[in-house]
Amino acid sequence: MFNETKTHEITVDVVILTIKNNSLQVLLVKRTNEPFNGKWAIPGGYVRLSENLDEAALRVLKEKTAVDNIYLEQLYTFGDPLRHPNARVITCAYFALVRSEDIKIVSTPEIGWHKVSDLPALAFDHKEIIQYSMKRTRERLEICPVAYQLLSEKFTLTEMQKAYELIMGKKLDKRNFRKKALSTDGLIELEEYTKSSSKRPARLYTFENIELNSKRAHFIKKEKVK
Amino acid sequence: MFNETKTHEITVDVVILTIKNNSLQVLLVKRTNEPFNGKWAIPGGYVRLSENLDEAALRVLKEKTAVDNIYLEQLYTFGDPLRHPNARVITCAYFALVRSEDIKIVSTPEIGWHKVSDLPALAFDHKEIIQYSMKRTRERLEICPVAYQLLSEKFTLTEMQKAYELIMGKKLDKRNFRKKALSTDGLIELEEYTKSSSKRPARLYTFENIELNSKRAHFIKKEKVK
DNA sequence: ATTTATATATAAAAATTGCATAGATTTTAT
DNA sequence: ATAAAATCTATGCAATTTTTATATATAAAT
Repeated sequence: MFNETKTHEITVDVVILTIKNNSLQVLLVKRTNEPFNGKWAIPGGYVRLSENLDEAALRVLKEKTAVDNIYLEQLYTFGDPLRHPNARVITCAYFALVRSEDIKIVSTPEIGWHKVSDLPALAFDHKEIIQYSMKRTRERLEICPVAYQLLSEKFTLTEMQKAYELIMGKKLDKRNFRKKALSTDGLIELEEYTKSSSKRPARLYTFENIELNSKRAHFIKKEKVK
Repeated sequence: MFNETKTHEITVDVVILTIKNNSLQVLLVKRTNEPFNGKWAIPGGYVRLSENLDEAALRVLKEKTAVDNIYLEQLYTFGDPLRHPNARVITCAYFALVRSEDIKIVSTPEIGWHKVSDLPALAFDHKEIIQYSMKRTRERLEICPVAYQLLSEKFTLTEMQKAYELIMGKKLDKRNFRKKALSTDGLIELEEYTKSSSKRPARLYTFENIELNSKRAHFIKKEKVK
């Protein structure tokens, strides 16, 4: 099937997740050449010889968005020989959690946010990659509060709960959620309140600044400090 | 630094872990050519164009050992440009948990088991890969009893506890361990006892046969069944 | 006054932790 | 040959912590 004189190509693809309009969304790019011309795909690109995989993923992320200090983690490497119809392309997939407010995308029709729950036809195995990124995000959420990566710098507990509910795909009890959230290491209660349009103002919270560019591969389960 | 006409090469490397002589051990191969000639390395090889990454890892595993129905999971992809001194080699690392009794290795001096706690000088970034495989094994152990992959088909609870203690790197309370172990889904109590040399015979247990060759990437946290 | 979102407490159930003694068999001593 | 000692197996309970379930008052906008 394969001529062994062909060589592997290696790419990175980045699942960029955010919360927008009360739903989980993923950034997709419309392909403008074959294969899968016209189909949507997650942003990706070839790994350069001079960069490591994290750097390649960050570069791809920055080509599409203007973000900094982002949660970016290697997800999985997909290497099925038939995943690309014309070539042997192995892709190292990453996923990023970003604040939609932080993001400036070049707003051509060829790039845009799509609800994870309502994806268009996707190129390659990108649907599988997105689904796996959701699973990994849920796993991460069970051991540490990465959801704040999706929220504004200052957020209400209700917003945080919404983020959890969107990721976990189920409703959570408000009182229990608040109790647990308030005991989270790193959560800072501000003396500020929403003064927005709505009803009773809600207290704002923030997260202490954690250096995100440390080794994500060696992701540490936070020990509870008593 | 890099001439962009060079191309990437892609390999798989497999951390093969077992319990032997009351310690966690990893299978290493002594390199017989440059670079790192004479240093120890985890088994690996180039990914063929016709195989996917899981298949490549399994092939490498089977070249070194004669095993079947093994726990094998993709670990992480390492792609630092300088990880190989002469070439640009990206490696997709896997880890396997095997029963030492199941393994027949070609017993030349160039291949053998080494205590994870006392590794020789290793080639490339293989020390980091082994350390990360240990971390992943601990994480897996927290959500499901993969340790039985390291035990004989029939084992005592004391042996199982030893395996947990070796992986977690700490002593566990015997009574609490037994209570938890006995509530583990899939554990089967046998009507057999050790008749070995030692003192009071211990009851033997086994694990129900789980199909291990299903999608390990999409590793499922076992829900407790009540 | 009504509406709407924020905010809060408690009791029950479940899970985890810490801890001590008796039983079965082999080994050793007399 | 018998008894005593040693060694490993096996087991229960109370205290603590965590999780779960549930209902009402408060603050601001309309």
